[in-house]
Amino acid sequence: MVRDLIPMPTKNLTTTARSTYRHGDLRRTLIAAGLTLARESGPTAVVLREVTRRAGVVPNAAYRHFRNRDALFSAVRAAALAAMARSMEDQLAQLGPPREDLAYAKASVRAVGTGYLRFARRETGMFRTAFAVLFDVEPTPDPEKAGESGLNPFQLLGAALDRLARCGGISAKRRSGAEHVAWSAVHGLAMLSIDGPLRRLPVKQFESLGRRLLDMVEDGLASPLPGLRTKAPLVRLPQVRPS
Amino acid sequence: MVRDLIPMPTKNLTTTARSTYRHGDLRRTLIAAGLTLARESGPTAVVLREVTRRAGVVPNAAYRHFRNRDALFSAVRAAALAAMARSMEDQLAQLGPPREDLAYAKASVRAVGTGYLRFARRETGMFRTAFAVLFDVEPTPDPEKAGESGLNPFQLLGAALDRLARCGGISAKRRSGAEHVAWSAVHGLAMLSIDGPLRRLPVKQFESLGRRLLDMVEDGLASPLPGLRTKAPLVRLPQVRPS
DNA sequence: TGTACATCAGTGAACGCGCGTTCACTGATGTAC
DNA sequence: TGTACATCAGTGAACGCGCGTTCACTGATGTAC
Repeated sequence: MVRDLIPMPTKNLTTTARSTYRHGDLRRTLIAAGLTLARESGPTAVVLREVTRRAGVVPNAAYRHFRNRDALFSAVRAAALAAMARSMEDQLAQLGPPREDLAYAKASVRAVGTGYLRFARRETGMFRTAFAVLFDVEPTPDPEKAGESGLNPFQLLGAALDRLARCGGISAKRRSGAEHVAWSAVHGLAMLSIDGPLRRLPVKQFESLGRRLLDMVEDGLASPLPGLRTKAPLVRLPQVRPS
Repeated sequence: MVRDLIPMPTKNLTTTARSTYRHGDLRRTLIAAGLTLARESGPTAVVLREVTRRAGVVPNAAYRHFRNRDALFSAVRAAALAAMARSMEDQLAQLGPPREDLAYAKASVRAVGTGYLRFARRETGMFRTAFAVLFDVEPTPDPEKAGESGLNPFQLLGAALDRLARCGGISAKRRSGAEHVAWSAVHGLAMLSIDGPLRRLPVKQFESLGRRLLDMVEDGLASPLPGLRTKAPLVRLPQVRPS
């Protein structure tokens, strides 16, 4: 039986064979198994029966810990988001101790984007799982979705932009909505690098493209001299009409 | 029977009731039914049995026209891409007859982006269907995926960028890879407006956000004065290391 | 113009599959006495 | 310290579902003579 291979918390540590049918920490084990499936094969692979199979347990055992398949999936998705946050925090950590100057602020926005992009590329399955369902940015932060810092990916971006605003790298007027613009650009590249034509791009070119995109975002956030920008000609998203 | 309600090509046009079990143009009907499903409920709704049900035909009848479910889905996806191309062409048409000046070139890039974004927002189901599978930009254009102009969505973007380059709106050096940067930004906003937190945004704010994003892309494509840009501080995507 | 016939688009019935979920159960564990 | 017992985590069997796909068939159509 598969479950005999999984180390159990047991009082008699010399007993390697399963001496009880009590698992001990099935909830965590199920989430871990689900995350492995997500990592290997994406969100559609997170199938209740397969998750329990990997945990060495009968399918309905999952119902002791999750209301249904959806609840299990949500927990797996939260774990994927936490992994993503950690990837972003890794990049931030490379900047050294946080400072309150413009150089650090700009760099931290880049770091956040870099962590996001690399996570998408390296952990495609988890990335897709994180965005597999309709999702919202929760005003009440869920620690299950957060990294070491206690912030989830979106909050990490928000914090970096806040610092940028504090350091004068972004005008107060441009601050609002900035996360949407920045997130869009980076998210789009991530998606195209996963499902789209960019997925065949070698790492070097992917990194270079990421750099170029982050340049664009950086410039875009730093408003050009006011008044210098002329009204864009012709189409600037005229009102909607049915096609 | 549902199929009695569908007009049939028949010699005797006075016969409105079905006089034969021959459908006449099932292939097209199946694609149309599939596209309707995709439009209403996204790619996962494009289910062979449901498609044939809607066409008023028995499930295995589809196998006269498609090798399997995947082939049917691909045809539906192509139709979704064509609809998307048409949405982009609609925006281009609003600019009036094509010209070879910088103003028109810039406007056409915006128009392409605008058509893409509006299609994502208005025709969410079709948009998601277009990107439901791993996809590539085919070097050999498939007319099934094209709009009136014979160009598919990606080619429409490429053509607009080519014109921009011809008109001096983008340096030759920046031209290469420009579609990836531009596409990423717009694609990301589209995705967040579908599955993400931006899907609740009212039209007005969505349009305004789109405008801001297109501003950013426009500025990003027009290279800043060379040499003016200093090396970005600290993190510029340093080499990959395992997290 | 009429008749025989081959074609082949659509039918009808059936299959195996894996899924999520339910039910009544069992028996190791920890606790109360 | 020993025993009785309630708890509740995991079992075993079964369900209905809709799916994609297969098979042998039928009968309207268009064509050849």
